[in-house]
Amino acid sequence: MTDRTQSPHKRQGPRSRDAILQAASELCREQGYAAVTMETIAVRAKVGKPTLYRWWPSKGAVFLDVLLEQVVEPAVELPDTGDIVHDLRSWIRGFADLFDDLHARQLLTGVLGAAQTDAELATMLRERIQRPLQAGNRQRISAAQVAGDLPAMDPVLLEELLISPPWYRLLVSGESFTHAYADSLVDAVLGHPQGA
Amino acid sequence: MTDRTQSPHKRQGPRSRDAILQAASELCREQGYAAVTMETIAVRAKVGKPTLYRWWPSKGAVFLDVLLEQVVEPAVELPDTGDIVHDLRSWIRGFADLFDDLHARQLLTGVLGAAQTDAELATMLRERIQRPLQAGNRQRISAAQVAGDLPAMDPVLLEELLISPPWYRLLVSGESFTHAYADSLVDAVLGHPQGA
Amino acid sequence: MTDRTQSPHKRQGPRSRDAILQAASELCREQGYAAVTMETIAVRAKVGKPTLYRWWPSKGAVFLDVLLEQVVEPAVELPDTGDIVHDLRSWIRGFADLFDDLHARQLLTGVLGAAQTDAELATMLRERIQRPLQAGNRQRISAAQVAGDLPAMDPVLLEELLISPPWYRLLVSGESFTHAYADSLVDAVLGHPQGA
Amino acid sequence: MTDRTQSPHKRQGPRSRDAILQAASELCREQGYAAVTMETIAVRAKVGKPTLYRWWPSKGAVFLDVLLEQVVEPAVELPDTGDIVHDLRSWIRGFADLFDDLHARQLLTGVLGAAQTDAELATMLRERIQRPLQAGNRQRISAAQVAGDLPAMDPVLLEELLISPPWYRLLVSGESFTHAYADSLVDAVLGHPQGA
DNA sequence: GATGAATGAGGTTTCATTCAT
DNA sequence: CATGAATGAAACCTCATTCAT
Repeated sequence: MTDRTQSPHKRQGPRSRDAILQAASELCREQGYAAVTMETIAVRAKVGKPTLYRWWPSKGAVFLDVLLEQVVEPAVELPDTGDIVHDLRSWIRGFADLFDDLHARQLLTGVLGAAQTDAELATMLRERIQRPLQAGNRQRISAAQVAGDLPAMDPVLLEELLISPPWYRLLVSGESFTHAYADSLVDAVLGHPQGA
Repeated sequence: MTDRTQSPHKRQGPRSRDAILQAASELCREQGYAAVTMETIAVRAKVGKPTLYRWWPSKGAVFLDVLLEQVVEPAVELPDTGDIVHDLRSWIRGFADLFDDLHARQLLTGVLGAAQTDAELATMLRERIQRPLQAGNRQRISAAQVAGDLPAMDPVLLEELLISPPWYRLLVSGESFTHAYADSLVDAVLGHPQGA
Repeated sequence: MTDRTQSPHKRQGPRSRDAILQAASELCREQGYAAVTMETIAVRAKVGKPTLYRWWPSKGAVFLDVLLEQVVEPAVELPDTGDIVHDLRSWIRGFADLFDDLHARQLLTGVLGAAQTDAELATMLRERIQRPLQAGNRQRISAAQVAGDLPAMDPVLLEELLISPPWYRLLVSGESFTHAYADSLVDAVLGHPQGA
Repeated sequence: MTDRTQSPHKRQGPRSRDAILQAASELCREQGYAAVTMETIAVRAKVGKPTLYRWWPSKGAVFLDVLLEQVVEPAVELPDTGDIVHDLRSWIRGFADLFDDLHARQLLTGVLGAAQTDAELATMLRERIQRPLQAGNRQRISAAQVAGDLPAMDPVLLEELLISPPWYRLLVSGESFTHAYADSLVDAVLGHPQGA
């Protein structure tokens, strides 16, 4: 039996993990996602490039970690106040806030964009972000439907009707996703009167 | 009588445009979007790299043309049979067909992915695909709402509730988008009974 | 008998021959020989590039004409005052003057440099510059030797002992070729006392 | 005991230096100096172009190294047998041998030609070939003059009278430089009877 | 584990050269 | 003859990736 005395929260990682993620984040903020290279990250973090490659297979993977620590963990979970409609509204409005922040938007579009042609990154993305969030959300929605707080409908579809438009605007149409639009979306999907 | 509206000395594209788009398409089919480079396109099409760069600013721009000619023009317009509900259902089902085709999916995710970090490509994409389609669709939807054939709702929102989920699945969640799912989506959004 | 009514001095050439040579000369003066391209010459002279290529096979050939008209014809012939020693001294000193002029030096090193790897240019150079000058000079030297005004020695060697050092300094060693050095050279070769 | 004066991590050249110089030399022999490009050298040596550019600023610089290793080091030094007149004669005759070898001639005219419009190359050429040879030669000549073995004359001029004509013929007049001509040159400059 | 030194694929550009009018 | 438009060889460079220590 292997003795894994590593702290459970620190997966694995180089000594300078924080310096590296910090460097990547700063550079992205300063120059934009596309302009950041493994090279510049290594220089800024004062590590050799092989160190980067030992721990992350690609620039996208580095930024996936940045994304997780700086954006997703603090901001993307469905809140739980007891009022599911209110929670869903807050959650969708949260995307408007998120997308309104240039840095978060750069990280999101950068990593999502890279994942389109990088199967490994896509997998990491789904396992570490998508799956955990989705599971919890569907659970909450199902329960609320049983309680009669949400319309009876395939919970997968219900979640997707809410979550798709913001992503569509971010990744496809480029239109901005505002609180107002979030509200009409939630109203339309949950069947509440738009003017109420 | 030949219509030669070209002014003399005004050519408006590379001699080998078709060979280039053909080469790009073939290579994408053979090796996947990510593996194709401007270099390999040039070699396959038997042109110099400068010719590519003279006419297209990036690999993404080449594939945008491939996409337009091979995928969008033949397959992405909202049909018009007179029955708007039927048309919308066909249209959304069309995305399922489209995404089911590996080549089309590669082109779509490749170009969309690149557009996330390439503002110029994003603009081209919106002006040449998004805008023309969207304008027509909203028009059709508004007219049908006036005629009482579609629920009263912001037509922009209505269109987006239908169009977002397929793109979300393609670009974000990675789940497959089937005819069955397309149908429940259309039913849910247009308020028709799922079993009807 | 063919009627060649062309003026004997204007070989053949495009209408804009002078504008082209002028442009080439100016650009060389402004930016240095290496920086001038057929492209910039064409632009400055306001002609199409094919016009250049119709009349000159290469940039070196254009500058060969510039060289002939601007440098060689005015400045490189052995003068004839009746005093051969004086004439040879003036001639060799003339190279010092020539090499002292940056523009002339650029033209000379540029064309000579190009001729090292361009056999066609080398041939033109020899037929149009070297041969005519050399023939006259050897003639003069031989006559002077008969008259006892120059040391008895192979006239070819005598000419070469005088003419080689300036070119050696220009093309090989890079050292400057001055009037003083020209004088000691002439003194040494013609056997006159250096201090006389 | 191995002398490994290299500090660790300090490599001072490309791994494939020899392969590169070898490739350049072969290509020059096969196709002529002008036809060789950095591209073809890279392909033949099986290295990337950046490797070439990292270590040599230009094609001329690569060939300068070829020249040094294959031509100059084996063949261009003033020999030292104790008899200075004999040594100088051998030395000048050596140029005839050198220029008689097509490959050596291509390397020499190629590099010298390029140096005419490439100041950096010209500097390298002077520092790595010219200067070392010249210094030794002038030294030898001065010493021999003191010993009365050579005519009293500025040693710089004496050396140049001997060395210039071969270069003049190689680079300017294109005439061939033979042993016979080398001999008359040495005889004329050193004042020995031509028939002795 | 970490790093400095190399490496090479491929992007991008310049400019000589050629077509088509 | 002349030209605007197009072409491609090859230069040059950035940066992901890999050695060798």
